[in-house]
Amino acid sequence: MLWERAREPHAHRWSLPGGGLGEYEDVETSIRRQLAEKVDVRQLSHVEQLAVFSNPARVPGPRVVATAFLGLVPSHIDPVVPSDTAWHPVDALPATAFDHQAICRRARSRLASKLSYTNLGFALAPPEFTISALRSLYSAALGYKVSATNLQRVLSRRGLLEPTGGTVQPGPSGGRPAALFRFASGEMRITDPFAVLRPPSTRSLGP
Amino acid sequence: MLWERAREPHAHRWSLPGGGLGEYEDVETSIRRQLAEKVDVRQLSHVEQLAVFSNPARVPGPRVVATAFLGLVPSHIDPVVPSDTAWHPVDALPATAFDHQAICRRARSRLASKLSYTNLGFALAPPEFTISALRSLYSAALGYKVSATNLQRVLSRRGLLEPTGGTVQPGPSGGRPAALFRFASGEMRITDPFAVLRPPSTRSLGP
DNA sequence: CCACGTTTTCGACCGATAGGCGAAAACCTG
DNA sequence: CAGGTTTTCGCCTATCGGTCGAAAACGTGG
Repeated sequence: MLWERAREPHAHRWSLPGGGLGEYEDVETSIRRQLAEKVDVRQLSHVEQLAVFSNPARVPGPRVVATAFLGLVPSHIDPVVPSDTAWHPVDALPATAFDHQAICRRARSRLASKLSYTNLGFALAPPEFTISALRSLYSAALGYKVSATNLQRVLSRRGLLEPTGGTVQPGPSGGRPAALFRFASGEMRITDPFAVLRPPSTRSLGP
Repeated sequence: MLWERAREPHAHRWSLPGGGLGEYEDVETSIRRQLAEKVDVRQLSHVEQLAVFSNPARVPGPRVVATAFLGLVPSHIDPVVPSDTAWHPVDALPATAFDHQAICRRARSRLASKLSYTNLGFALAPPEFTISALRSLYSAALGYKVSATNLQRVLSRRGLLEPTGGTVQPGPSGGRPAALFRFASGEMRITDPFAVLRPPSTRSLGP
């Protein structure tokens, strides 16, 4: 989500939302406050620090140090945005101001990584979804096609996916009705990455 | 590596090295400069941003926003440090100033994660090492015992480990001489995390 | 100099996981 | 009802990591 700068420097270029840090807030509170001017913050499903961008020349004039964030909104949310603000596909960004394109690249890379080895998917998905819809989300975020079979199996084995019982009617071209799933309640927080070298034989205990 | 504060606030408590950001440097240049006062920066094998700590109350008095870094030094390096500075085991830190204990916890957690799913091990290891020594390094950094057999196999399969041909003589208690290894040249940079949902069948191409 | 303990190394087996494929299920349209 | 479409599911295979135990290669003490 970018907004078009009206004034110099970099007038008419697209810019990430943000602003100065208030005296009595931390950076996460600040970015949520800044974002509230553009979109309802209650719609944010995930916010995490990305990195500090501090090149002295990243903006003209006096030094500005930026703490960049990755913020996610579920796919079923289509927030109303001000007239100077619009959504853009991350693979086809317009001319951006300052180093905001680099920031977007970092965010995209972070998102792709975390989608692979955490359960962050719940932050992108609507409350209920079909496997096909989830596959589209993952493919778009990762930048390559993922197999629906595999996606369902991997997420199911991790205990993240549970069927709602409902189905959706097929489109006009036919096809089998798709089953609806949701992310398992209690799994709506970020898990640690799946360790490769695990502690010895602390096998998960049965019920 | 901590240094003992001489002055209030938090006099006599142990503190992470650091300092103010200069006008014409970015944060990484700054932390390397600050660190140079404590230890030869050429000994640093890895430096990466950790997170921004910005709680308005994290230090008394005027607001201080800190960009925390994770910095690694190979295990065979034992840098000479100033008299007010000393190394401490991360599992048994002394009383620390401000939020520096939380920063250390974050750094430890980040190190453990990255050791598992990247090739960051090269930043901790000396140029040549035995599997046992590497196992000790990984165990200490991760906080739990890892299997020497597994460690060697995992790293070998990733193509990170190559034998030097040399061996070390066994200690006074005997035992088979241990073979020496090094990290494969060209693998001394951080790889991306190993994706769980990979792009479809881009099988690694043969020679 | 030989039996024994110690440390390292290596092979074998097993379970879990992920990728790939194709058949079957369940729907639409004409 | 035939043919096309989309989803779902089961099977097979490759790889990876955990575990175990045997073998290798050393030192020491009797």
